[in-house]
Amino acid sequence: MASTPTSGSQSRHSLGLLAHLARVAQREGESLPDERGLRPRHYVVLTLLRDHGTATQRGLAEALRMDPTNVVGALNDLESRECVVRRRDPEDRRRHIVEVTDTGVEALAEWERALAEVEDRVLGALSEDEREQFHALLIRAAGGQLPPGACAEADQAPPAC
Amino acid sequence: MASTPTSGSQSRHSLGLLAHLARVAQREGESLPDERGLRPRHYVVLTLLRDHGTATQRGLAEALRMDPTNVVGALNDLESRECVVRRRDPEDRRRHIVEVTDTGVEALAEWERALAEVEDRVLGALSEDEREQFHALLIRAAGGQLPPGACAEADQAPPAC
DNA sequence: ATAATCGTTTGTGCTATACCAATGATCTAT
DNA sequence: ATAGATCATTGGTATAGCACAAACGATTAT
Repeated sequence: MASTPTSGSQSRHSLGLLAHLARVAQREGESLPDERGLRPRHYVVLTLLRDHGTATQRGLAEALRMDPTNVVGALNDLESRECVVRRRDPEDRRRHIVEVTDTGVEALAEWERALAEVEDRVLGALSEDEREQFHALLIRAAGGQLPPGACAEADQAPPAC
Repeated sequence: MASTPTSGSQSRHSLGLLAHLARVAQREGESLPDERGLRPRHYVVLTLLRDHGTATQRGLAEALRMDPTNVVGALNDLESRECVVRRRDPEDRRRHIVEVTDTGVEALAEWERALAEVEDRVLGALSEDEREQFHALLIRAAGGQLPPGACAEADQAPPAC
């Protein structure tokens, strides 16, 4: 084979595993019914908004690595269901400040409740402790990915934020 | 809110973060040129084959959560580039046993080399130790997802396999 | 006044993928 | 031996998610 004898950093190729696991989760959870007609991408927006507070749409697009035009669409869907509101930014009236509503928070909570079962299946091989670690690492890793002041999943105010 | 105030398990919603991180990685790495004309999905197949040894196509489809017909296509691409070989299973001549070739291993190694830079960006917020932990957890989690006897990323012979 | 920016709409196209149907080879069971 | 199931394969269809481009109104900055 290609040698690589030692043990530590030679095969730390996590990205493939990460993608695979995400894929498993997606397929596992795509059967989740949602009476609201919202799709996963809507919930990632909601998650960011809930955990970060507010954001401009441009900020959302950057943080979520989504195309700005698609953010608009997602927000339209969310707004028509009263899950978010758009206000004009008084400091720059071109901007919209997006905020999650109570309805949105509740919708997200429901979604997460349903997702918990999927998570049990996907991360079933992990012990309770390991899941805790895993979650903490995810937060740290993802935190490094949010360019502006955004901080997803900032439930317990991670230090970095 | 949904109460559950303590600290640990109330917000252990890892799936959203997982998906987000995978998305970031994908977008970050989609610019990776590949002179072989192989796409990420080809490499996940190669990865499984290298780390598990061999597999039937049906096994691959299950393990990778891919539709069997699409597996055929990926294998055709890989075989035409001499990255894998298909042999008939002597025990059941309907089956094909797929095996990665030296060329395939090398192609995968190249790909992983290129991917390492992306990984540095995506997991940049994690320390060396944390990345190690993260990788170990991913292996365990993903290992629980491989139904047959398949065991992806079995570098240091994880106990479960 | 001019140019740049933000959000928005519309449309276009690509990629990945699931899905269905049909076929030949092979295995299993009766 | 016959019948039915299974595996890999091929071909075709359909859909979802996205990126991307072009144009517009409103607003800000120069």
